[in-house]
Amino acid sequence: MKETPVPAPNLKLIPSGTTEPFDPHSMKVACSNCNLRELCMPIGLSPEELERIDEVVATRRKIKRGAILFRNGESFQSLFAIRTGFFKTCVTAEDGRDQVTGFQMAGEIIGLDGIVNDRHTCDAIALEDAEVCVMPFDRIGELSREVNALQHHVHRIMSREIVREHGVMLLLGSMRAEERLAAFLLNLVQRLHARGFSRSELVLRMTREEIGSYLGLKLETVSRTFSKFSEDGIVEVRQRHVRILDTEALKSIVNRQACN
Amino acid sequence: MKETPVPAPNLKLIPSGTTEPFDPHSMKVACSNCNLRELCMPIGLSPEELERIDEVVATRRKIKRGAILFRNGESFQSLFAIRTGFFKTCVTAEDGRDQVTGFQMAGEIIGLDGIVNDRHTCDAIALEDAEVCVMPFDRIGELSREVNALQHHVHRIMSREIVREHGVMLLLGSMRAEERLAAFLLNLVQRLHARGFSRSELVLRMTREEIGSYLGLKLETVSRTFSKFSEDGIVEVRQRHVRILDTEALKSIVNRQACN
DNA sequence: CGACACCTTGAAGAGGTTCAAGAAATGTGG
DNA sequence: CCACATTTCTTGAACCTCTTCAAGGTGTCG
Repeated sequence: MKETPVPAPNLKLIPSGTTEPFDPHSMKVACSNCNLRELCMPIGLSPEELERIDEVVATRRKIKRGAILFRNGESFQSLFAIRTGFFKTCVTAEDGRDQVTGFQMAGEIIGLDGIVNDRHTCDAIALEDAEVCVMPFDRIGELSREVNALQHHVHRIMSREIVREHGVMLLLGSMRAEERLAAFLLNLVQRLHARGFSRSELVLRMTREEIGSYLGLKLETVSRTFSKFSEDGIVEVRQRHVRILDTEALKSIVNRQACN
Repeated sequence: MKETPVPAPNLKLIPSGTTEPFDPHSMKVACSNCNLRELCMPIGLSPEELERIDEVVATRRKIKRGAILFRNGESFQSLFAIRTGFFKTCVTAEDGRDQVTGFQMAGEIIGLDGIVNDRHTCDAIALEDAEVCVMPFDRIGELSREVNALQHHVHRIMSREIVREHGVMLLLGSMRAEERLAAFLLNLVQRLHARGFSRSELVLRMTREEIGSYLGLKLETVSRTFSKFSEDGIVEVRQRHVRILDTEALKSIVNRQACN
């Protein structure tokens, strides 16, 4: 039941580098030789541009499981590219209500919420030991004035996040519990697959409660829905280990004709 | 029961210009003399920068009530700054499910969803006769390489949209019907007030069904909740005319201690 | 190994949906 | 400008999904 990385067709490199031994002092912080570059950075850069891009990443930072990368109210300085590990972001209302707004994995960028008011408006918490590349935002600004591809890339990343959130709004606004969980699993496994992992097996890094928060459900409902899927032979669930047995069934649950 | 524009404290100019007579041919398309500039454009620009900014807006475009500004799948060329009128944006799932992702009014920018894949991923529909400024995105790119304030402004606009959507996710994920509608009304009236309208009276430009779609509720629930608020003396509702009688009550409904 | 966090399952209950019917407003064409 | 068709809104009643509360089981970490 191990989550076995397999090469993904669309990525030459897989995150096997995460297991390489390293010493933080000798570590060359550079995008140009990072195997996640194709996820974080624009593609098709010229050698000179690539060299400039290396300037964006100031440092790397390690975050222990459960630790906070940034929190609501903190001043915004940098975006973070996830190198290894897994995060959740969540917003908190005045009354203490909490909402997980996303789960992020290697190659994804977090911190975009902080740009508008120079303060973060959500918390980012590591769900497993993680490492991020710290990219000072003013440096990104300077450089993207000179490297067009970077400018466009930044725009694309922000736009992608907006579109992703549209999808979550659709999910929260119009789907039932089973549809939500099915969509969630398909999305997770698809992103993992793009990183070289199995397209049918995954290990959830978050609790039922966190899944529930993200999906607008209570943890009991999440648990029950997992059990339902399991009874129906669609997935095999052992705690956080999930094996998808029938991807098509999940897809048809998501696309089930809704009464809008 | 007319919606009477009154000067807002934080804006020197109000959208009274929208009633000025004009001829599309003689119309000077320029941000520098637009009274909505403080909403769309960065503040504190130098005169030269201001002049450059005028280059962003290529043309204006009028959209009749019910007409489509752009639709899902269409190729993306430009962002649009709303000059007058009111829009909704909505995404559609494969199965035909529909979700209103936002309502936009004067001074707000739409089309950001199109950047990531050079295609729009949602529909933008005018809910009343409208006029927009067409801002070709590549021109924005060029110019923002030269005018730092514009670059930062574009980043801020996108970040603001991300943060707004976080708020919607919180609403959809954790609020009950009454809380959602209360939050919706407060948000609308606050934005209208920032544009010089009353802080207690508003005219809804959308149907109950569209409100429901946005809030993840059925139109009947929206209607019933309006009735409830009305019975409780919190608002006065006559069709699409809403008068808020007790803003504090609405606020306390939104911030009611939630069981998470 | 024991404490704690996390997960599962049942039963009862609440909130929102669905279906249905009618009323009010809006738009259209003669 | 009025009559009619259409859209939009309101309200009631039954139903269903998800939540709440509760209890016990499982896994994990120091």
